[in-house]
Amino acid sequence: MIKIGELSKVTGCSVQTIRHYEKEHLIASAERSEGNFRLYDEAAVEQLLFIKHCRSLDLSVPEIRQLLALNRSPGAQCDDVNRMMDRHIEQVEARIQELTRLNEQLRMLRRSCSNRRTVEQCGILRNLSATPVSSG
Amino acid sequence: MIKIGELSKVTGCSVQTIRHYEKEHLIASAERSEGNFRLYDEAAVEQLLFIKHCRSLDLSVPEIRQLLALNRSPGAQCDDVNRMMDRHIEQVEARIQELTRLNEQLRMLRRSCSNRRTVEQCGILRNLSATPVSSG
DNA sequence: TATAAACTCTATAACAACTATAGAGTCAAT
DNA sequence: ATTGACTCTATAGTTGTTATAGAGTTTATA
Ligand SMILES: [Zn+2]
Ligand SMILES: [Zn+2]
Ligand SMILES: [Zn+2]
Ligand SMILES: [Zn+2]
Repeated sequence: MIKIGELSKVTGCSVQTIRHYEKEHLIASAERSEGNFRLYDEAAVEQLLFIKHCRSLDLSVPEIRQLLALNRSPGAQCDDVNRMMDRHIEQVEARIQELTRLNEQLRMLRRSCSNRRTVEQCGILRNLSATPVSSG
Repeated sequence: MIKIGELSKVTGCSVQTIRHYEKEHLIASAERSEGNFRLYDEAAVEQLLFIKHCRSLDLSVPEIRQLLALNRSPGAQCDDVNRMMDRHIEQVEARIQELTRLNEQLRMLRRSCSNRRTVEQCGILRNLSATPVSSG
């Protein structure tokens, strides 16, 4: 049994994050020592790593909660997992497209000012004052 | 002089957002009518549209505050504007790269489950349980 | 003139996923 | 006995909004 500081080191999650996950019921309430310190076993390490892996893929806490619930019903069909992943992938791709458009506009804007101009003649500020291109 | 609801319609910013910008000192405190309603003129419309344009480019509130301050000192050099824009563009591009890597991993993960499997044999859940690929 | 609808006001909480802080308690070593 | 490292709870801050409650104002209608 390890304490929260060690769990933090082993998993790379901060101590506060671990306590936060407990409060959010992503991980079960830990056993306590006589002095009221949280105690964790190997299974807790595994579960926290699972959560960390999910978070590194930008899966949200509710999504992870759903995955954990499915993990607990091994006989169920995979359809729910797959639907969630598809939706999540869609959202990531939409965000990439959005940022890509944004990036083009920013570069265009940036080109409108050469260094050593004064603010008064600045193309960036002038363009920002003009009506934005519709982005819908 | 128009009231906040009309300013909201004209600019496309919500009423709460306008009040929020005032609290954050992005726009000046509006004049008030006898009944304590905020009153705006054409200049306020212009400034709010400027802010909206900036936000549509994901510029942060502090960044916009800096741009507005520069706008008020027309004799200054543009270097600060340019540095900020360069930094901002860098961050947007970094985020695009990050999401692109993420997307590849998500698609790989998604391929590891064909429909109609049970959760027990699910490649997605199994792979999420395994140690994540290092992404540094 | 009474009243209702539509608008506005302030203050406060929620969102997401943490991060940071304060103040107190626990434990191991000197 | 006391230091230092660790842990505990509770609370607030982050970012840019959005949503709500409860009260006041203005405009239109009966
Ligand atoms: Zn998602
Ligand atoms: Zn310039
Ligand atoms: Zn920025
Ligand atoms: Zn599956």
